[in-house]
Parts: sequence; structure tokens; C-alpha cells
Amino acid sequence: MARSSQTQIAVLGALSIEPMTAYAMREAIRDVLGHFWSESFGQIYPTLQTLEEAGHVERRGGARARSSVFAITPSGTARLVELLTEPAQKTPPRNGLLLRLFFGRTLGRDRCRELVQGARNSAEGRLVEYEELLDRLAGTEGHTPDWPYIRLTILAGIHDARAAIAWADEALAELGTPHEESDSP
Amino acid sequence: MARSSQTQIAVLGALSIEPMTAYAMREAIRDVLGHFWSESFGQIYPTLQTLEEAGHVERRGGARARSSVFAITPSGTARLVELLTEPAQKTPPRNGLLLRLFFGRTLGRDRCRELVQGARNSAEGRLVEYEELLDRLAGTEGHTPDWPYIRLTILAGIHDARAAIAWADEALAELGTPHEESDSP
DNA sequence: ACCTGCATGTAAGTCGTTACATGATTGA
DNA sequence: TCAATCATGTAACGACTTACATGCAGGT
Repeated sequence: MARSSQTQIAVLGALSIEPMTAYAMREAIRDVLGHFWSESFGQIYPTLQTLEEAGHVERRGGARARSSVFAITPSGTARLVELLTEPAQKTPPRNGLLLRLFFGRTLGRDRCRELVQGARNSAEGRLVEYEELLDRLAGTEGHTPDWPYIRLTILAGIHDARAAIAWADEALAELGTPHEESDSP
Repeated sequence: MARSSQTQIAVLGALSIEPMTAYAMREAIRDVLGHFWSESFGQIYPTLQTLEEAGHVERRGGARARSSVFAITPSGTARLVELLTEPAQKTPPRNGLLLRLFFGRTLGRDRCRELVQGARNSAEGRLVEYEELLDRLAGTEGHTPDWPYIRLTILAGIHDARAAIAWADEALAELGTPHEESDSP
């Protein structure tokens, strides 16, 4: 219940890979999973507390009080499987680019080109990021049993970025070259 | 300010295409733009009021009080251009499928296959929907100056759905056939 | 007479982000 | 000793959804 179950998936899932501190979890989620799922800082701590009370995670207070490593418990693993099995609750779509392009007549053709060009650039950037991530993680995680799944996730990002690029090219072709109807004769 | 500017784009944009009642706007946004951008009911009314106070839209009270058609004013058009020009504020990613797949080891290979297969089916469904939408709108909107932009928007959806299908096929191939290691000899 | 669809709004509540506040540890 | 980084948490605020409440018009 409490704390949307999706956040619990992220937290329990992170601990299913290895025990870590809340701080480390925040970074892990930001740097890797963050490409597909975001959790804000203010969610992680309360969720950890809830899970601790429920006995799904346990706090291994390091020698120093000021740094507790969390680990998942057997009941936590069971809970994670339960949550993973629930159908993904679909987030309503919110694509700022398409919202703008939809009303492109008002914005003007040239501005739309810029918009699409920007989207293309950012998709190219993402593509490079994903490919680097794949290489980097293949080195560090390549031998863990989690790797095949992580890889598939990143692969989805790659397909997505490529599709965005292909679409942008098609759109740019249809929008024509700039100034086509304005200054030259 | 007030009421995230993105909602204002949707509302002013809808009126830039043609004047309509709040109710009609809700339906238009749900049925067409809804594939890429969602606005809930409870957002539209307050936003219309805010915009009316600012003079960006005007209410043409039909003969019967109980049905007011809203229209965009010149200042509203200016405001829309201003908003469209602002960079799209990126929504943090929230992909429930990838969140689950990422922790696929815990879920188990067979369950993951089901997950991906489900995603593939839903992408196929979306693809069909987009293609139908394209056909349907080509008939009703095909001659309006907004059409080229609406078309590009739907095209983005088509590219996206195709990419999802291609990814799913790749993923299914890598996840192997079901029962491969369980029951048969 | 009644049901469905058009139409307008409000209020409560959830969800999530951001900013703030605090302190320990470590290396320069 | 001073700055940067690791680390933990809270509180206020804002965004968005849902459910609720109301009523008219037109067709059967």
C-alpha cells in the first residue's frame, strides 16, 4: 500500500542487486535506472522506512551510526516478486515536443523545424549515452545474473532513440528547407 | 504563470484550431491529442477561467446560459506563441515495463517473456490505432492548415510503436523459447 | 416518464518534487 | 583548517486525478 508500489519496486529492486546505503541507492537510480525510471530523493528515505517497519529490508548499522547499509530480507524478496507481477500502471503520456508540434501552425514552420532538429540532436545524444552505458556496464556487470535484463532495458532505449531520429529526419524532409518560401526568389 | 504553462498550451492550442465548449475540448484532447498529451478534466475548467480573466480567451455565451463556447483572442494567440516557444520542460521518465524488466532476474525468465510479449501486443494495438486515426483525420482535417502538423505528430507515434515492436522481437529472441530449461527432456 | 449524452463545475486527496537543515569524513 | 563529498532526513508546496454534485435537452 502506502508509497506507490512502483517506488517500492525501485527500492527493493536496487537492494536485490546488492545491499547499499540510501545515498548510494539514490545515485544508482539516477545514473542507470534513471534513464527509464526516476525516483526523487524525498521518496527513497520514507519508502525505506516503511519497508523496514514491514520487515522487507533490514538496516545493518555499520560501526558508525551515521551510515547504514540496507539489505533486502527474504520477505522483501517475496514482496518484490509480488510487486513485479502486478501489471505496470501506465503513466499518462506527456510529450512536450509533440504537444508543441501539434499546434505547429501557430508556431510557424521555421520554428517547428528548429523544434524537430532539437529533438533529433537530443535523440542522438541519448543514443551515444546508451551505447556508452552498454559498454561500460558490460565491463562491470557483464558477469552478473542481472546483466541480461539490464542489457535488454538499455536496448529498449537504443531502439527508442533510433526511432526518434528516423522520425525527425522524415519530419524535417516534410517541413522542407528553411526560407523555402520566404526570402530567395 | 499559475496552472502549469503546459496545460495552457493544450487549452489555447485547442481553441486556436476552432472555438469550442469546455466539454468538447475535453473530448478533443482525450481522443486525438490524448495519445501524446493528457489533460484531466479538473485542469481544463480552472485553466479556462484563468485565461478568461487574463483576456486570452473569451466566452461567447450561447443563447442558453448553459453552454458557452470559448474562443481565443488576439492576446491569447500571442500568449500561445510565447508558450510554444518556451523549451519543453522534460517530464521525468516513468516506464513501468522497463522498471520491471530491469529487475527481471528476480521475476524469472518466463514471466519476463510474458511481460515483453504483452508490450509487443500493446504496441501492435497502438500502431493500428494510429494508422486508423491517420486515415480518419485525413478525411475530416485533411484540408485544414493544421493538418500537416497533426500528421507529423501521429507519425511520431507510429515510429514509436514500430520501434517497440522491433525491440520486443529482439528481446523475445534473447529470452529464448519458454520451458527451454524446465520441463521437456 | 425515463434514460443517455451534453455540459459545468468543486473539493478532497494523492503523489511527488524541491528546498531546507544538519552533520560526519576525508583529502588538500 | 577548509572545502568537497558522503550521508540522512523533514517540511512545504505544487501538480494532477478522482469522485462528487448538479442540471438541461432530446430521443424512445
